[in-house]
Amino acid sequence: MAPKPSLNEQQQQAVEHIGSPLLVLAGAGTGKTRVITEKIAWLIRKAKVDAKNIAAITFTNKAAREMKQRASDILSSDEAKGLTVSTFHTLGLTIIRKEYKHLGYKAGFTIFDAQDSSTIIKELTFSEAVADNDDGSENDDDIRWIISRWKNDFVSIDKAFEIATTAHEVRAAKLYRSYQRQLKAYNAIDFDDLILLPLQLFKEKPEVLKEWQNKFRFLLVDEYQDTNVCQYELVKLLTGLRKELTVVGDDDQSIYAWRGAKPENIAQLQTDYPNLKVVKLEQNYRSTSLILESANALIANNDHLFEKKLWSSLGEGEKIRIIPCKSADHEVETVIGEIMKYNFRDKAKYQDMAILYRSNYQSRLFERYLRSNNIAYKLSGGTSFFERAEVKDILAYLRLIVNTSDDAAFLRVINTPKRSIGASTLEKLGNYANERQISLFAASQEMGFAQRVSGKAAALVQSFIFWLNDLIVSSHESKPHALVERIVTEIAYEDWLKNICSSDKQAEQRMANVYEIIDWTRRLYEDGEGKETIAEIIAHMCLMDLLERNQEEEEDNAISLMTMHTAKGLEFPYVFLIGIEEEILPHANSMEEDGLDEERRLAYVGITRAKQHLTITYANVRNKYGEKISCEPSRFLEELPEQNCEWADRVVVSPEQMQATSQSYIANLQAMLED
DNA sequence: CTTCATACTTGCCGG
DNA sequence: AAGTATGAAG
Repeated sequence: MAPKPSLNEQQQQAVEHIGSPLLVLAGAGTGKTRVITEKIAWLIRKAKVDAKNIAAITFTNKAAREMKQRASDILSSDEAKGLTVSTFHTLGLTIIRKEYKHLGYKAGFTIFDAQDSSTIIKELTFSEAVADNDDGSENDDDIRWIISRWKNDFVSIDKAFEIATTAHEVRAAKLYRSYQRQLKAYNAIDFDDLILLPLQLFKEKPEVLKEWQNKFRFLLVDEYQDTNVCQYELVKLLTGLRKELTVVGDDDQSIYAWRGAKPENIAQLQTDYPNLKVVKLEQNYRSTSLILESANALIANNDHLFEKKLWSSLGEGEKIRIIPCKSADHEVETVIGEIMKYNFRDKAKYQDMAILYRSNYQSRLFERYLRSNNIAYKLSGGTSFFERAEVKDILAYLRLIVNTSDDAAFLRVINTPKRSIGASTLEKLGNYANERQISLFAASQEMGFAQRVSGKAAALVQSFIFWLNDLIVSSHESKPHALVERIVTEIAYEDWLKNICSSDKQAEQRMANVYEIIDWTRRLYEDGEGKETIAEIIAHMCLMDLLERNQEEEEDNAISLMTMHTAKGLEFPYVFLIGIEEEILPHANSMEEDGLDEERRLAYVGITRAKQHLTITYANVRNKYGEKISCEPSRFLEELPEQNCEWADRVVVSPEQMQATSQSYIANLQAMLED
């Protein structure tokens, strides 16, 4: 890494402020991560704070990893010893793992992902539908969202009933209550609980809070505009009276309102801490002026909590190129043509380029064309490693072994691979477990249940349970990865995969993922770090799942494909924003009130990713569900200063491009035939 | 009672 | 395109 220039005055101020809460308003590209890491170093070296009393909190594992890395670049390992750099959710898990007894949980609790939560809610709405004789299956996911929002907003169940106005919301409140009960019964917590439970605990048990306040005497929070109500409350409680709190944020980059983020938390600080010190970082070290000015002009259309003017000394730079395209295919060809042109003419590296879009599905066409043109790319998002069926299957076995109350895991596992235990047997099992208020696992070993089903079904369930119990026993003695291997072998998982996969290649790939888990388990076990038990390994993996959707193997010199959401915090010399059309950005469902502002901020985030070259494209015609629909360029394009943009009205196709296009066309046909 | 095959429907915001 | 409803066969 090149030697860093010294900090500017504002950055220095932020680093050295101590004694009262500090808000750093850090615009895009103003070096906020650097301020945090330098501040950590300053606290340790100059203010003589013990590293173990400092906690830096981020939102993603990636940000945490980067920050840890950068801190250890500055500090010796001795100085950094005991420093906490973690995500909100990992911190929550750390707290829960230590204090779960106060919360009424048992050891080996499971972390549910969205799918598991959905499963519970489906079960609940199903029994409800039976009782009310109405079919409520269609908005299960909607209900899950409402509940999640309440939890993020620190709305208790009682409060939810109070504020519920529509019948739908009242129903959601009822399900909220049963959902929470169910989680407890399964000895499980969901993603939102990772924040909510520590918060509840701290509110109820001041003596526990005090211990944690004593541990974390200096708090630093990154991406503060993304905090939700619970996260803010948690920060406030941990900060306590000592008030050594530094938060860094930018309300213009608040793009997570949909998952409960409250950018107002920034303004709230001033109310909550009258002696709040505010430092603005306005010098942008990333983009050239025309790009930055355009971003400023765009975001000026939003209301602001704090005014700030970003400026850059990197020179005027290139204009933003805006290229209208005839169709989606034309758009892909145009962008790839531009990419090859930059690569050929300017010797630009693919790793310096990014294609950014609003929604994940927009990557599909690009992937296909890039592949057929032999351009390496890395895709962030989509189905992550942990969302793959084979990974979830294996993890479900482990979850069940660690926590037999985990009905979601039980249901996933019981017929994967098929054990000839079908829907009606499971229905009876579910009913029995429900009546007795016990887990499916417990129910399946009871005589009462066996009597209700046919002898054959009972025997099948018995043998499964017998096998599981044996696993549970051996889980205490064998090494975690040996246990996983044993499971994979004994369920003949490879055969099962071959069976359900259409091609051998696919089965192989999926089996490779299974080996990856085994390997991972071994590594976690051998690395120790308190993750040696299966329960801890599972918890670790669940968190990876929840926070690490974008982990991709690092490929050399590959072009990046990701959503604008994912791109936040990153920068690239060459950026392509694609599909910048009405209904896409701004998204069709975000046209009302604040929705539009957030879409504008998203566009702002996209634009400010670019260092020197920004290209924006849109198509006039697109296929949707097989039908052709016409598209309008995004309204945000009109908000960019005209003199900063260069519109390509006619697309000039170069001979190379023509050739590339026809090549890609042929390759494309081949790719389609393969699929 | 379970499983497999086939046809049909709903669907693409974002972590 | 992926989940799911349906029906026939084991």
